[in-house]
Amino acid sequence: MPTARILFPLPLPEPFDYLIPDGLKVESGSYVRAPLGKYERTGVVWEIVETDPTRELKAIDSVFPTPPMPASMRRFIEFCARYNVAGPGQVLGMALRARGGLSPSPTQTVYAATGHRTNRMTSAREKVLQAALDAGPASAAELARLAGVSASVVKGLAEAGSLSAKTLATDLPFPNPDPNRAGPDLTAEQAAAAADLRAAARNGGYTPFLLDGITGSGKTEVYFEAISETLRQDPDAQVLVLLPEIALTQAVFDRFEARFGAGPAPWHSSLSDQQRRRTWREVAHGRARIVTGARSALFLPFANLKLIIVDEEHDTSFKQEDGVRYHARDMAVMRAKLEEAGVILASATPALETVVNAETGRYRRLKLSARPGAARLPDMDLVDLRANTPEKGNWLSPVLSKALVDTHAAGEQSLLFLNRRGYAPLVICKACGERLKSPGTESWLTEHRYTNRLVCHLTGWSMPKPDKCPLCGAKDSLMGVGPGVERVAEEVRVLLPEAKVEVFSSDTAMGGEATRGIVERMAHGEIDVLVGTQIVAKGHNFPNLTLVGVVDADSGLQGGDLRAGERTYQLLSQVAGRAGRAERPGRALIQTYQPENPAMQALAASDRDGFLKIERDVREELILPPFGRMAAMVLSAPDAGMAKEIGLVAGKVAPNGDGVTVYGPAPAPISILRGRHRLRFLITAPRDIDLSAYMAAWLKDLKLPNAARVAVDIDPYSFL
DNA sequence: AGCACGCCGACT
DNA sequence: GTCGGCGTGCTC
Repeated sequence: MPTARILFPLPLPEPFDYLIPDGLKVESGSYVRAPLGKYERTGVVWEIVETDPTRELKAIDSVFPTPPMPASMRRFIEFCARYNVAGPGQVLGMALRARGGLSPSPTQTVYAATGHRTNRMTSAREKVLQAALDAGPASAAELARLAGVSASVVKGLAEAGSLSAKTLATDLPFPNPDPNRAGPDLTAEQAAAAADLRAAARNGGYTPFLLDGITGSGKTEVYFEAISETLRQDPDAQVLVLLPEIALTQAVFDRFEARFGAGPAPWHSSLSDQQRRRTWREVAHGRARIVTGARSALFLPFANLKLIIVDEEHDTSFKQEDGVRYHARDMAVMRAKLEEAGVILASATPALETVVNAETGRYRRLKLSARPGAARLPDMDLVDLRANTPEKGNWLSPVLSKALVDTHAAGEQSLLFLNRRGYAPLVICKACGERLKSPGTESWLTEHRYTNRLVCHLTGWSMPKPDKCPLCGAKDSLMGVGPGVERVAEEVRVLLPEAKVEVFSSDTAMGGEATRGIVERMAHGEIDVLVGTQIVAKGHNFPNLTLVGVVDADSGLQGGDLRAGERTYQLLSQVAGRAGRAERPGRALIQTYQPENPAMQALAASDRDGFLKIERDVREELILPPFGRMAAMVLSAPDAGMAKEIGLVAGKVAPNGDGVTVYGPAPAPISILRGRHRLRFLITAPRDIDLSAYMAAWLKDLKLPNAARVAVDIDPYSFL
């Protein structure tokens, strides 16, 4: 008897078996409703198998009018679950996160004037008819609001024949992109790369590329060629472009619209429920041809996915750090493989993992080494802060200060980069020495002067700045220590009193609107000096910007993180790349206390490959990723005693694995977070060991009290 | 995830 | 004597 095995988006270990009632068209991949326990739930038919007819099974209730989830997607979900040590149902949950996308679009009744005038006109009816003529077809509620009357007047006019009612879907399809529009003229180098990508799109199948192009070399235009060729090859082909969440701006949308005559279908965390279900439905039906999205867009159920692009592939925001922990770039490559689709990883500063994959031939590498037009890379100079110390209480060295003054005098713009929000990253009491911490954590409070509040950057908790020390009660004794962007801006205002100085951080740029405001004012020369956090590192183009100052290049190197040097290199070279994008030559000054550090040396020499080689050798020597495997297990408990205990228990049940080394338990670097006490194990193994299977086995043997929590992270990025 | 069943403390 | 705490186990 054919039986449907249904996977539910729940933490269940496996799919459950159900009867297929007569007359219901159920196939592998069908989205269905089926009874489970007390409730009816939505699940996906994972496969159809023959089972023993004597078994008592419940029956599927109904099937959604959505094309079945392709087998490639189901295999991808299974892979993702196994690799990242999660339940398949949990991963399926990520694919079903749009409520309403499975059902047809809701409809709305709109009314339009017919031109027929009933002889029973009243003043209320006149106003509604006028509103219908002015506003065009609109809902009854909307017409009533415009006319200042109740909706029953609209209904009455419809019955009298003066208004016609029409039922429309509220979720409209996305406009179709046109792959045959001409792109911009490409340089010889760009054209050669585009030709390779187009050839791969014509041949079809899994072909991974690394598009390795320096800042400003036109990577986007080149991968647009791959998109248009893919869409041309197959009238049903779909393309997914993954971007860091922060890069999903109106500007990006406009760029796609300009190139393809239609904007892409968007997918990111700040969509409304309506937008979300619209994109989900259109993707599942194969009607959305180009999707731009943040990492979670990788779990959309494409009907016919033919190309995935991961732009800024080195960006750490592709690593999901809670719930199911996964790396969207790595998973994207696997998804492309299972879909037999193309995949392009694009970056100016590719991750070491990606570079090694290119060197070993797993990816084809396309290089773009020139900036079109006259633009050239800025000169980079290290400023040794030991020899060039800022005045007491200041953060800008004399060299950088002079450069700021000169640049302003020349009528050009400057950008100062400091990856610290607020005014000061630490607040201490001059009287008792107390360091103010966020309640229930070990993390310091940051002073914000604009809002006059103390803020915890980890939990978001904040309070108005008190006028006396909460510990000893001394009045006016609280003092901000260390630099934040607000304080550096203050220093610039003293240095250049008549210059227009602005701060650009996630605090001053809440939401896309304010961000665009700052970016536009900077582009139009209404700002002389912009002081910003890493938000400034991303893709903005300011033609009159000629000086970039990095206030504290060393801050990213602390913390003993495996990728600290690499991340610092990527971030600083991106920031420095903001200077001199138009005809004017740019200059970058990088303040550091450790100019001899390889990351700094390579940066100054613009020697990215040299830097990567040093990093690579270190990792190879220590058998760290990508030459070895790494995982983390983070345990947490409500109190220190239980944390200690579960650490011991977990250590005891760790399986013996050939070549697997378990370090810990150690207190997690942020050992108390949101009132929970945290411990961490780090696990390393050679490449040929299945570390996922090892972690799954460990987890199975681990019995913890209810209040304790455990999370496994394969290839951890954040060491917090 | 949700829910039921089940076994021990303070209450009308 | 009951109401309710959350530990354990089940859902095809």
